[in-house]
Amino acid sequence: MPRRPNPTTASPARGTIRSEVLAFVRGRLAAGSPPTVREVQQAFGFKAVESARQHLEALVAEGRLAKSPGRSRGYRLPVGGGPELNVRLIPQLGRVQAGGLREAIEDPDHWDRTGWLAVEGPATGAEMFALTVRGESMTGAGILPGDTVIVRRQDTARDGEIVVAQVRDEATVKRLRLRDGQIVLQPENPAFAPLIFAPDTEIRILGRVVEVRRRLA
Amino acid sequence: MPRRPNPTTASPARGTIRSEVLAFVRGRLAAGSPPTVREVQQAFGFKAVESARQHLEALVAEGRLAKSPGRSRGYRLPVGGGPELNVRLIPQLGRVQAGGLREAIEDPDHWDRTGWLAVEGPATGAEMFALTVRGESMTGAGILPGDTVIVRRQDTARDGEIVVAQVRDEATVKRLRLRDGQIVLQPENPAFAPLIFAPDTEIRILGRVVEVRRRLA
DNA sequence: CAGTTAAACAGACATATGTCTGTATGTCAA
DNA sequence: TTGACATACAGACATATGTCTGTTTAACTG
Repeated sequence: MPRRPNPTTASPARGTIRSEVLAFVRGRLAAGSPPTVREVQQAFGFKAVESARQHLEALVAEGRLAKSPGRSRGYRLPVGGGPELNVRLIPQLGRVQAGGLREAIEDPDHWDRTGWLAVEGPATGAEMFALTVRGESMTGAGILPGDTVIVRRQDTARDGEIVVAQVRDEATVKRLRLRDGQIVLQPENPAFAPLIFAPDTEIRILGRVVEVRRRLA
Repeated sequence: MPRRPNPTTASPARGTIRSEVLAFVRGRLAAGSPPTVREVQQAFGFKAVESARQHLEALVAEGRLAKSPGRSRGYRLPVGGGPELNVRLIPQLGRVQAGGLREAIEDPDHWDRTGWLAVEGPATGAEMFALTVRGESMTGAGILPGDTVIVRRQDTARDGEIVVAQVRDEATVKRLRLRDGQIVLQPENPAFAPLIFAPDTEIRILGRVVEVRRRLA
């Protein structure tokens, strides 16, 4: 049968079965279901489990795959030196009316009806949610209408950070400025005026913007 | 010890441990490594495997989870009614030198050294990759230096779309304009001048920008 | 030719993991 | 109280899955 024995001159085996195995594993990982060794075996028609495992182990040895030994479906993408890939799903509250935003944020029971967004971030248990931006008040900071902002839930923020704040019954995204005991919500667009508040008035910080996303498709 | 017996009036169990289990599974799925029953057990401190399994099976019965019986790490997101989620991992080529970008894009074997980014998108097999933006030439379109653009690999694009193009040995992000048989790469910043090319010259389109991301943390 | 090597194979084994059975505990309703 | 129910626990079992050992085949080298 078609054995594929020693090419000997074998360079790092590009464009060969081995790379196809890598591509297969990549596809399965992207689809969210890491393959078992036997699934690789079947996909390539190997008659022995070990044949698939040899390719997988070789890919690990070459650094083109990573794995957790012993664990089932343990093959992963190699982490590029950086921190581990840590993806979380957060609720997308973008279409909640402003008045209900606070309840939506604080009541996880509302989340099931929303969309979900995959974000990468620290493993910390920080609550996060996503909102859709309305208006052009932050275009100067590269935040356009329709953009999605990913917000880390917190009650306070530091000067200069971009925050989501609740002003009376409305939620708004602005840059926070703390001056002379005053709270200023500063737009990043000369056509808009800053909103100035005294502490403990009808303003409340709902979270800090940690990421901005815009889909162009 | 703290048992959590029958609330009886139990509505679909929102805001309870069960929802937290669902959130945990969601996170693991988004991270690309579906959990085992025993991993759920450990995560919640259950002393019996069966406790975790009961929650998981209940979630399946409620339609909030799906699963492949018997298969290891077989719990999935429900395909139909529930919140659909289609997360893929794409290579982050942001730090590839411009000259090597084309090779990096076209040779999957170069991807190993990069990081990976989770993006949501159609299940179509469209190749995608991510780049880090340099320079301020697109600030008018809300694309700032340091932003990450997610690119769909394609050789052509339509007038008005934002593309990644290779000009001589450099990769650049610009808005594409097709005028009078000419190819124009138009910056979105008055301080920069458009680049105008004749067709089939030293310009080549590498892909179309479908998403922009910016981390503020 | 003999020796080396990479790939594939066959079979067994060890562990990981899903699943089942039975029991105990606390809350609610009759 | 009693029964029903949901939850948690303990232990066992069956299967899925990773891993190991040894053998075979084909290509290359000397």
